[in-house]
Amino acid sequence: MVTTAGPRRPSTLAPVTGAVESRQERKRRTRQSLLDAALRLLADSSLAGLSLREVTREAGIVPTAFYRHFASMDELGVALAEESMRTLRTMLRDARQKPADDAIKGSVATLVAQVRKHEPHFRFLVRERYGGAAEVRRAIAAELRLLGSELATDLGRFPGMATWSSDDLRMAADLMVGAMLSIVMALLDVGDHPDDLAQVIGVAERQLRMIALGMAHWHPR
Amino acid sequence: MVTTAGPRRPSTLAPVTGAVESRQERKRRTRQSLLDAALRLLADSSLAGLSLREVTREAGIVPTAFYRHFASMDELGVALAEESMRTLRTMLRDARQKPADDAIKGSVATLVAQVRKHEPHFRFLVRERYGGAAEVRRAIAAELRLLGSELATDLGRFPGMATWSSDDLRMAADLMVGAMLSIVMALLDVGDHPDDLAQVIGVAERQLRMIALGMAHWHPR
DNA sequence: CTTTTCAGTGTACGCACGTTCACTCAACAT
DNA sequence: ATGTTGAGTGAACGTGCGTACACTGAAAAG
Repeated sequence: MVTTAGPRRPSTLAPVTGAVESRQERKRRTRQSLLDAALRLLADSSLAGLSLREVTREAGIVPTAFYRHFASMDELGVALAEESMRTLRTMLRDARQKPADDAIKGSVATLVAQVRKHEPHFRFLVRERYGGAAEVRRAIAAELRLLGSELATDLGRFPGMATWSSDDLRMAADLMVGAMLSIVMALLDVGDHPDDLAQVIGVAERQLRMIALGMAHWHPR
Repeated sequence: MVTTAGPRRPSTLAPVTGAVESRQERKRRTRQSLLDAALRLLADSSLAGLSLREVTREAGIVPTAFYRHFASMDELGVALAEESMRTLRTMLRDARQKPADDAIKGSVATLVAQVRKHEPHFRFLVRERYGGAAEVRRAIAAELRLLGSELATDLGRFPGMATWSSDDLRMAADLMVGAMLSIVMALLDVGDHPDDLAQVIGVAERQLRMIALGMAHWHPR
């Protein structure tokens, strides 16, 4: 018994400060607690295997209140996809601004750090990218395409690649995004043993280096 | 009303020939019809969103008979994973024995043909590789690792790569497998418009070519 | 000070699910 | 011939689900 039959104040956990909350602020917080609850539960199963009731139970509200925030679980899935992609994009933006001593080693290191830090988000993205409902997949695919565009633009600024066609830039960017996602998957699968992690990192670095080598010798058309 | 209250002969569709069937042959056929039914239904949803009753309904048997073949849906999922990987491995084996005029163009062409031919199998693999239950994921991952090993061995036979470390061979093979799977995903997502398909094929060929270029200039350690 | 709004509550429903159990009856072993 | 085996049947169960509905009471609007 955690909540002692908490009477009329809505049962969502009280705000950190004891101060009163505006109505929309409270709503936003409850919505977020639904997203957080879902993300927590998604460590164990996929969105398809998650019930509305489970999520509301975990979030600490009654099932019917769910509809005040989302029309369906799929809609919650789309919201989660957007939240997760925001995480991913922020990460890439930060990585881009960093000085690049060894760009590849650095990129992999940031990737590893971010995956560890936002593991549930990445797990969700990887799980639902192809396994999820149509709308969720579409939301993720759209964001991923956007991400490819950004990277392509970036690549075009590199000295040797200024003359590349936008088509080729796009192709190379997609190849790198794909490789990055493969690495993310491997990172999520890796066990607790630190040797495994080092192994995955080493392979990732060499794979990216191989792609970079291919790019360096590419004859753009 | 399709079956007119079919009396005592078990309701699974009669064998093509009217000949009598041995008991184990009939069991094998029913088991296969369960797998086929599941694969058919999996076009619309993931394994997690599929119920035991749905599958038996589609297969034309009663729910409880399911247990004569699998202990759970997850077990059926593992069987499906094995079946699908058999398809994939057969494909790669065939591709390997073909003469290679333009190896990359040829590989992509076979890939496209096979994906079209066995679309449900590939869709299942891609969907469940990360979205599925732990056991299913493990089954797929194990088969994929095996596939990487085979490819690594193959690569080692290429003239320029004889001196590569087995580690590097493995790394390169995994990179190619990953790229191949990305291409499969793209092929499954592609719409009916033939231009889209041509676009995907073009990108795939150039991506593989870029990786090959990287391999050609690799300095093995 | 009233009235309105609306996030969250509680009950109640019908439904599909997984699983149990006792059964039938053709194929197989003896 | 006779007995055993086991794939498929059919009825029944408990459970958790999504959703409808009428509600409450604090915040917002008047």
